[in-house]
Amino acid sequence: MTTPLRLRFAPSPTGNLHIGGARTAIFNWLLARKSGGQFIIRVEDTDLERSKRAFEDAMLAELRWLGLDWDEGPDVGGPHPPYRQSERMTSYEAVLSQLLESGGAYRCNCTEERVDGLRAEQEASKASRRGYDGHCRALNLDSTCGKHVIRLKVPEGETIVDDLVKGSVSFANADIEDFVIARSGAEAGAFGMPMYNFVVVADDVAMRITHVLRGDEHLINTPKQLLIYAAMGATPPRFGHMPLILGKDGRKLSKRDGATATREYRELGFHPEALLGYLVRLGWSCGDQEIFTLDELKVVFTTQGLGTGGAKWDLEKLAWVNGHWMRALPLATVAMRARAFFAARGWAEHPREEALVACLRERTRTLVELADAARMFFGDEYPRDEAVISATLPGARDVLSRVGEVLEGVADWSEPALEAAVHGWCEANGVKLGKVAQPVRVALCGQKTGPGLYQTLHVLGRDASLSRLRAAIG
RNA sequence: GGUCCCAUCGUCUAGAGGCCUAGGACACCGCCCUCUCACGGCGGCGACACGGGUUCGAAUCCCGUUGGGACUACCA
Repeated sequence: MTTPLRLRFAPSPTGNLHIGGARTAIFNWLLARKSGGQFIIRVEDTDLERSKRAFEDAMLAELRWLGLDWDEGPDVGGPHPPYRQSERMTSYEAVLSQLLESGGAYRCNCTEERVDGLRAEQEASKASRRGYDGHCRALNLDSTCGKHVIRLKVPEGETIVDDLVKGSVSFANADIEDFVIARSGAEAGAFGMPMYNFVVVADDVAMRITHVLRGDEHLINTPKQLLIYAAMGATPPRFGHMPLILGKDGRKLSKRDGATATREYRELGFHPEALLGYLVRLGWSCGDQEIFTLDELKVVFTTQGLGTGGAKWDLEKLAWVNGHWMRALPLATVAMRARAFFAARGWAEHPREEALVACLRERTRTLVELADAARMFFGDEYPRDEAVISATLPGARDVLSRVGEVLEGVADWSEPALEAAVHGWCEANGVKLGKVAQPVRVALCGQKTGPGLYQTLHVLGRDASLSRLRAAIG
C-alpha cells in the first residue's frame, strides 16, 4: 500500500541528545518503519570545532535506549558511506565544482570585513532587504582569486515549499541573499568545509532520502535548500515541518526550562517507553488515545496527525505517563531498572526485590521516587517522622505488643499467612483493622503512609519487622 | 526592521460546515473504593483571541486586527 521511504536523523554531535532531537528522530523513524522503508543516521559534524566523537557515541546510545534502530549509520555502515559529514569532503568537492561549472554558484572573494560592513550599514539605514549585495556575482572569479567562499546564485522568481504539515508556503527569491555554501579554505585558491544548507542537500541527494521531517525552525531554511536542489538538477524530498517544543514561557525549550537532554530524564527515573510516548503525543495525536507503544505507533502513525502549533513541555503529564508504565511494564523489567537506582545509592541487592518493587511501583511515578520510598527496606537508616511517631505510638503500646506476640508466632512470613494471622486476631478480639494497621505501619515505617501492611511486613522480613516493633513498644 | 509560521479549557489535544449544550487527557476540587498512601471508579471546575465577511448554518472557509513564536552567520 505504501512505498518504502527513506528517512534520516542527522544530529550534530555537539552535546547531549536533546528531547527535541529525540522527537525528530522518533517521527522520522516512525514514517520509515510504517512504510517498510529505511531509517538512516547521518552525523553532521561539519563544525569541526564543536563536534566530538564522545557526543556521537552518547547520542546513538540514547537513541537505542528509546528503542530506535537504524539500517544505515556511522556505526553500522550502509550503501552510501561514509555517514559522517566530516568524511565526505571529496563528494562535496565534486558537487561544488559541478555547481561552479554550471553557473549555479560562484566564487566570492569579498573580505569578511566588507560583508560585515555591508550588514552594519543595512542595519543602520534600516533597510528592509538585507544580505550580500552580489558584488562578485558577475565577476566570474576562478581559483586564482585568492581567499574566497562559494555562494549560490539565487535566481529570480519564487520558491514554493509543499510542506507535509504546513501545506504550501511560498518565498520570494528576492528575499534570499546569495548565501555562502562553502567556507573559504585555509590556503588561497581552495574552498573549505561546506556549510550546513549545502551538505544537507548534497547528502540527502547522495543517500536517496525521500522524506524529511524536522523542526519548524528549519522551514525558513527550506527554500534555500530547494534552490540548491534546483541548481544541482536533483529532485528534492518531501518536507514536513513539525511544531517546536516550547518552555513554560512559550519560547523554544531551553536550558532555563530544566532538563532538556534525554539522558537527564533517564537519570531522573523515567522509562524510555514513557518519554517516547509523551514526546510523540506532544504535537501529534490519534483520536483520544494517550498511551502508545512503539509497535502500536508503527502502524497508526501518520503525518496527518501532526499538529501545526508549538507545544509546551509539561513535566506533570510526562510523570503521569511514566506512572502508567511503572505499573504496566513487566515487573521484572521495572525491578531490573530500579536495581540500578538502588545500586547508585550503595544498597546491596534486596532478598525480596520483586515484592518490594511490586508494592512500591503502585504508588510512585518515577524510579527515583521508587528508590526514595524503598529506603526503609534497606537497613535502619531511613527518614522517620517524629511528630507522627510520638502522636501514634504512645497510645498504641498495648495493641502493638499484643499484635507483636501474634506476629512472633507466625512461622511462614508470607503475605497470605501474615494477613491470616492479623485478621484472625482482629476478629477474635473485635478490633477494627484500622486500629491495628496504622500503629503497626508507623512502628515499621516511621510514617503514616506506605504500602499495604502485609506487603510491608513481608518485604521487610521477619527479623527487621519484629525488631522495629519491639523498638516501638520500647 | 525583514521573511515565514502559529492561534480550542492553566497544559497536551479531538474537531477536516450541521453529529458541538465543543469531546478526551494532565493538573486541581469533591465523592466512592479502602489498613494509610497510591491505583481505580464516578462527578465538578474549565476553552473556540477579536472584528468583519461567505453560507440557510462556522470552532471549522476567506480577509483584517491583535497576540505569540521561529529565522535573520564563512553555526547546525
